[in-house]
This record gives sequence, structure tokens and C-alpha cells, in this order.
Amino acid sequence: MSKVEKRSEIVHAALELIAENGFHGAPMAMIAERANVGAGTIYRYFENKDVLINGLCQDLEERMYPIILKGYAADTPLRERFLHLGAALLRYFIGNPLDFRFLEQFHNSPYGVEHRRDKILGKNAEYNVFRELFEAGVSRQVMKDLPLVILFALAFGPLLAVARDHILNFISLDDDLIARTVEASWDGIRR
Amino acid sequence: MSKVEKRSEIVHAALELIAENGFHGAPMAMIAERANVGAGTIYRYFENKDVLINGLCQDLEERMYPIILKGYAADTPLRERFLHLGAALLRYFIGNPLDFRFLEQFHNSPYGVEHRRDKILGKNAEYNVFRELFEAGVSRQVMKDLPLVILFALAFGPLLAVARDHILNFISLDDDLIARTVEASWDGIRR
DNA sequence: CTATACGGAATGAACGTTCATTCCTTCATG
DNA sequence: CATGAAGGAATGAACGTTCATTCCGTATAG
Repeated sequence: MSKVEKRSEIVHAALELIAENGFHGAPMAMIAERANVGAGTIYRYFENKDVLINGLCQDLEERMYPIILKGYAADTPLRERFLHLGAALLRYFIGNPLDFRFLEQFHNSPYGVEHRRDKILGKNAEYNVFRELFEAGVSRQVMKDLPLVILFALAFGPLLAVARDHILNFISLDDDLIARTVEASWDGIRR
Repeated sequence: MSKVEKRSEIVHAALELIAENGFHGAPMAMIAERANVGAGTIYRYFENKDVLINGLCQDLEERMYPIILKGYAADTPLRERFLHLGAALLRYFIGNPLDFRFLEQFHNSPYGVEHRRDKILGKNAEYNVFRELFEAGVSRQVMKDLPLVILFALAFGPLLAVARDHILNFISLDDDLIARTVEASWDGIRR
């Protein structure tokens, strides 16, 4: 197994275990076992567990963004753009339940809160499709005149809740239901 | 300290610690210390930590419901009823951030998933204002014709997300913003 | 009224377990 | 051989839980 493969085996095992059992249920020894690696080996790739977990999140975002943005056209009407992003996000989560569950675990832990604080309050102003879309929506008076944070909550709150319900088998989403859910969440933000 | 007081000291300390630091950050020894109680004493009131935590949730719901339902009139229009419940819920969470944070921790743990599975799939059919409101909304064609679970997600997803953002200081909600947020989430579910 | 005996409540040191991390040995490769 | 990667047993800290002991309010006897 090459060095890169080994790293990715560790990352994959960690993500899987955390997604399935939460942070409690993913001790380093178990991660090592599932990755077919010695317990000490992990520490050759990651300084400690915190670093491993934050690395997991970063890896995940880098895998996710290109997939969600595939076919996204920045010159179509705002509504269409939102429907694209919403449906793509929802489909991604449904198709990759482990990724979704990991992100949920992550965002409900001290790690995730810190991460989000940086994103929202940070002076990074990093390029962000979502932020751009919503700022355009407000300034063109297509969306409600509410703070960006609230618009995000109105748009993504339902989508994440629905993804969770699907993954926990409280409901079964098909393409039609996905489309109607995203349209409904658009009704929440549009003027 | 009377027996009842002692129990409630333990419950309060546990809720506070779990809300502030998550389940990780609330070892029994620390709960005991904050409750001014011996470590072993907790086990005179609760069989083990699981029982304590589930008890916390139950206590909390019993405290919450009467407050949220105060002034709720089952004979007013559906929109008005929803706005009442939504605003009451949001105000409760904002006014009791520890309760909110505890519920979030709880629902994102195995405890909470089990709890929710029982509520949604259980044959209990326990009386539930929320379910009743939404079923009426669908059958009177005031709300979108979507599965109940999705309507719940559309309605409460944004409210919970907004409460979280307020409590984490990503935004500051006042009465006006609360009202406009709840109205927006009504737009998401109404036909 | 005081002294003593009793029993349930409270205590916190101690236990066994589990975890993240370290460290020394073994192995593979040049 | 020499070098660095990999392995997994060892380590110590932290956890939930237990239990022998202490504490204290009340009942009883003198």
C-alpha cells in the first residue's frame, strides 16, 4: 500500500466510524483496525486526533464542492440557480449518507462551531457561491430583505432536516419529492 | 437541602454542563461537583448516566410545552396558529439557551435518534399539537401537499437553525426579526 | 430533658475499563 | 548494512460506577 493510499485508508475509516457511531464510537484503535494499519501508524500521518478530524472535514468539502457545482450556470435566473444548488446538495447527501452524517457530527461538536464561526465572522471573504447567490437575491429584491444568516437558515435548514430524515429512514425521498422540497424552501426565501 | 431540591440540583447541573460542553464535557464527577453533591449521590436518584440523560429530556419537555402553548387558541386560522407556535418556540429557545443547546446535543446523539424514531414511527399516536396543526393544514389545502415529515422540516428546520445562530452569536434576533423569520417559514409550507 | 440506638442518605476513595498517545522493536528497501 | 516506515504493546489519564464508611435526623429509654 502506497503512502497516499494509506493516508486515504485512514481518512476513510475514520469518516466511516464517526459517521456511523459518532465521535464516541471511533477510538483511534478502531480506526487503525478498520484501515488495516497499526495504531501508531496514524500518528505518522496526523499529529493527533484533532488534526485528523479537521483534516477529514477539509477533505470532504473539497470532494463535495465540484460535484455540487457541476452544471451550475452563474448567468441563469436566481431561482433556477437556487433550485440547482439545493437539489444538488440534497442529492449529494442522500447519495453519500456517510458524508452527511459525518458533517452533522462535526458541526454539532466544538470543532464544527469553531469552523463555522470562522466562515461567518471571519474576514476571509473567501469566494463562496452561496453567499454570492444570496447577496444578489437580496440586492435585486428577488429574495426577502433579511440578514444573510437568516436566509441561509431558511434555505438550508429544511434541506438538512429532510436529508437527515431520509438517511434515518423516517421518509424516502425520490426525485419528485426532492424537487418539491427545494421549491418549498425557495418559497421561504423569495419575496 | 431537601430530597426534591437535591434531585433538581443534579438535573440542573447536568443540563448546564451538557449544554455548555456536550456529553464529552460532562463527566459524572463534574456534574456532582457543580450540584454540590457527592459523586455517589447521583446514583441514589438515577440508576446510571443514561437514565439521568433521558430524564433530563423528559423534564425539559414538560417544562417547555406549557410555556409554548400558553395563549394558543385551537380555533383561530391555521396561519395564526402556526405563527403563534413558531414564535413561541423561537422565543423559548432564545430565552433558554441552555435548554436549546441541551436539546441539540441530545437529538444529535444515539439517545435522541431513538427518541425521535419512537415519536415519528411509534404507534403511540400521542396527542400532539404540532401534528394536529399540520394534518389540518394539509387536509384543508392551506398547506402544501407534502408528507408530514417534510412539512415539519420546512417549518422547524429554519427556526432551529436561526435559534442556533442567535445563541452562538452569529446574529442577534429581536421581536421584529423573530416575527419575520416565522412568517418566512410559513411561506415555505403554505400553498 | 438528656442520652443512646437506629437506619436511611450521603460520601468520595477505589476499581476496572477505555481512550489517546508514546515508544521501542521489527520489517522493508536502497 | 543503514535508514526510515510500520506495528502494536505499554502507558497514564480520565471515565462511569461501586461500596465500605460516615453523617444526621428521629425514635426510644431512662
